[in-house]
Amino acid sequence: MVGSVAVARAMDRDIQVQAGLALAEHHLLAVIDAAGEQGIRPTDLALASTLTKSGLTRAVDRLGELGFIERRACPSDGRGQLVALTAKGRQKLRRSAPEFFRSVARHFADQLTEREMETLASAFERIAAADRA
Amino acid sequence: MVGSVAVARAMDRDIQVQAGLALAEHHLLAVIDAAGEQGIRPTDLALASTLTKSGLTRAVDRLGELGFIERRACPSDGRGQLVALTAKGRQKLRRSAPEFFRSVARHFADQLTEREMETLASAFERIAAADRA
DNA sequence: ATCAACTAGTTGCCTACGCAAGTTATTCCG
DNA sequence: CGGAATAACTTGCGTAGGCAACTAGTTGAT
Repeated sequence: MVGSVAVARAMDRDIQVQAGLALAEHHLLAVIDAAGEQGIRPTDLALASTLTKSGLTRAVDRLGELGFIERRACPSDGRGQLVALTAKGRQKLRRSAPEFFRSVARHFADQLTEREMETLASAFERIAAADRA
Repeated sequence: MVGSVAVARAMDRDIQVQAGLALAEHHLLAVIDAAGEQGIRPTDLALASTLTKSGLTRAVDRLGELGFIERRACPSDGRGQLVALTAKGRQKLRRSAPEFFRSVARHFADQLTEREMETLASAFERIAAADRA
C-alpha cells in the first residue's frame, strides 16, 4: 500500500512537470476523449475515476476553466450534462500522452513481469467489484 | 490504480467508523508501537508511511492532541525528537486493532489467493525501491 | 394529473497534505 | 575553534477532495 502511493506520487510529479496537469486530471481527459464527440455524463466519469461526484464537479470546473473541456446540456435528461473535449483539450491530450506512457513505462511496465501485471490487474478488479457489492 | 484507491477508501471508512481514526493514523500508531518504549524519530516514521515530513509534523500534532502519543526530546540529537505511544495510545491501538484486521481481511485477504498476495507485495516493494533509486 | 421518492449535479464547510521557506542543531573542514 | 554545508523539524500558504445539505429535474404509483 505504501509502495503504491509512493509510485503514484512519482508519476504525478512526472506528468505535472511535463504537462502541468495532475495525473488524475490527465486521466479524466483520456476518459472523456474515449467517450468521443457526443461526450460523457459526469456520473459515468466518476465511475471511471477515483473521485466522488463533488470532487468531479470541481475537476470539471478546473478543466473547463483551462479550456480543455466543455459542458453541454444533456438532451435526454434535463438534470444532467455532457462533458466533451474541446479542440484545445484534444491537442493537450495528444501532446502529453507520450510523456504519460513514458512515465507508466518507467514506473511500472519496466518493473513488472507480464504475469505480475495480469495478477495485479485482475486482483484489484475483483476486490473493487466485491467492495461495490 | 483506480481499484486500489477505492479499496483503500473503503477500509478507511471502516476504521474511521469503528475507531474514529483515519487509516493512515492508525497505521502510524502501529508503527510507533512497534518501535517500543524508547520511541521513534519522525524521519523514520515518514519512511514507514506515505507522508512527507511536513505531513508528518501535523499528523503527530493531531495524535498528540488526542493524547495517543507524546514527543520527547531526543538525547542524541538536539534537532530531533522521539515519538512514543502513551498508555492511552496503546489502549486505543489494542482496542481498534481487531477491527483493523477484520477490515483488511474483508477487503483483501478474503479476496486474494496466497499467490496473488505474494506477487503483489513483492512487485510493489521492488517498484518503490526502484523509484527511490 | 399529482405527489412522493429518487437521481444529477452543485455548494459550503472542513480537513489533510504537499511545497517552499524558515529555524535550530549538527557535522565537517580548514 | 569558526564558519559553511547539511539535517531535523515547523510553518505559511495553497489546492484537492470528501461529506452533507441543497436545488432542480425525473420517474413511478395511485
